[in-house]
Amino acid sequence: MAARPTSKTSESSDKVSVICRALRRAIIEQALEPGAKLPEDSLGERFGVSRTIARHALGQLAAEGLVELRRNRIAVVATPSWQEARDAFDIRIELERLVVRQLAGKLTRSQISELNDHVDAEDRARGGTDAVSIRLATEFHILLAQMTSSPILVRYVSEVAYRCCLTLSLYSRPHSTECAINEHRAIIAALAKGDEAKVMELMHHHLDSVANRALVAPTPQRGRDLLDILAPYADEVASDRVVKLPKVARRG
Amino acid sequence: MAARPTSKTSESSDKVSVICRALRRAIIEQALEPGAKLPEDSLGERFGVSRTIARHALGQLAAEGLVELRRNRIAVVATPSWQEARDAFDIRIELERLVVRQLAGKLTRSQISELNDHVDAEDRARGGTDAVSIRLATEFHILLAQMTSSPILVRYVSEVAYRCCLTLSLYSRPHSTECAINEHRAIIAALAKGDEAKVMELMHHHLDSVANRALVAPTPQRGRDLLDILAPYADEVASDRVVKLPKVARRG
DNA sequence: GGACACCAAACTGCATGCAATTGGGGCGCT
DNA sequence: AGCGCCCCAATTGCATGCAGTTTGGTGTCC
Repeated sequence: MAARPTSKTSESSDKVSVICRALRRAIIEQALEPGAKLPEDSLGERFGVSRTIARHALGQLAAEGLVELRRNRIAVVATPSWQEARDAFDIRIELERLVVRQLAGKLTRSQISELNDHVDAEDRARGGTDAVSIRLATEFHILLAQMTSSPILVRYVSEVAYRCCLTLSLYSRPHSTECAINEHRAIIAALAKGDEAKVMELMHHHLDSVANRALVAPTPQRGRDLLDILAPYADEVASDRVVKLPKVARRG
Repeated sequence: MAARPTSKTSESSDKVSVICRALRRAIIEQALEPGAKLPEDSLGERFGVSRTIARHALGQLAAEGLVELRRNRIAVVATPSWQEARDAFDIRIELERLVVRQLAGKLTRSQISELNDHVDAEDRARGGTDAVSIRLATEFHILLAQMTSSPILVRYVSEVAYRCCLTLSLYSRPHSTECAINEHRAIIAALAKGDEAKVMELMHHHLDSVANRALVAPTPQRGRDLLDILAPYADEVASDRVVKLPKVARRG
């Protein structure tokens, strides 16, 4: 069980996949903030590939929900609404409960120490930037998913975790990672002990509290982009051409 | 709540999306069986687009797990292993429990009749081919997901449901759809009544029984492709070039 | 000064073309 | 016949080129 053959779907060494990985990482480390523009040319130039490839990569990331693709317009890093963020966390909770349910009592000794090592790394990174802490915390969950050896589960947990990462950069306040780390340790302990119900409850509580700390309130104000907020209203005048908004001072 | 603005991620009318939809449907209706080859040229020619577009579409479907992309080789319709199929169903159960939990007691009268209409259509289709019955049954679940108005949930439920469809064509026996339809009706009733726990249990049982009827046994023999079975063994000699398999009589 | 029309630059949508890789059939050898 | 080898058609990987759309800036008129 420890080693099924590596997934056929696993990202090979295509140029496309390389770019996807790079962009994904840039996004979750908030080097690219939500709303950041991603012109095909620039990406191509930056990564030394043609626009075709950059375009393809953007397509993949759009399928994962990390970037938003509008016809004839520049692609941008996705800007999930507050509700979408909440939905993502709800899904994530169910998926990760499934992960730990499958894993409880089934981890090898080496897997457990791998997990502990990872949390140690999280601990050491506490002095660094928030971005790195967030990435490591996310990778802990992905590491867990990988231990199920279920490619599908890995893919979904990864995707939804990345999306949650994205929302963190939108709606979260400075955010202390300490308790999260302790919760990670508790989860490992419960997994090792094999207490299925307990670990599911721990994971549920862990993610729920992260979500609640992050998604402080349905503050439409912090939704970063005025136009998004206005979109639903614009819908009601859909029949005619929407009035052009006056130029607005953009923060940032 | 009934009508959030339609998702920004929703598939527009790109040529790529058109092809994706067409292929997806062909796959779940088993017009394209698992393992079927999907050369870029042929697709392009068939749909009147260039290879670039066909390629891009294949990329999207690969991201959804419906097709398998091997470097420098012809893409094929995915052939999930028995274990992957089981994993897909497990995930699906959790996701759809979430769906009905969110929906219980929150459906409008018109939504309920929409659901009933759909099941009526399933009923009428009972005389037709299995493929259509399966598609309709799947679409019932997707319809439910759509009523949550959560784009993310819709996407994941759709994807995983399609994947389950795919496995049905691999591992399922003739398969009577009757009880499934009754279960659909029961779910609608419980949703309307607003009995959250009951409807979650119904959905769980429904999907579980579908899975159990479909995934009859971990029969590696029926895994359709001898080469897949041998793949893990080949992994162990990864350092050197894998021995070429002698030509083997291919069924079908 | 502000609104509108227009135009050029930027960018995407897509097709085509070329190099590289694969797999399968034919050929010779044993 | 059986086995291995080589070569070519089939196919993918990728870049480039062209046409159509959007953007943002400028000039003009009120």
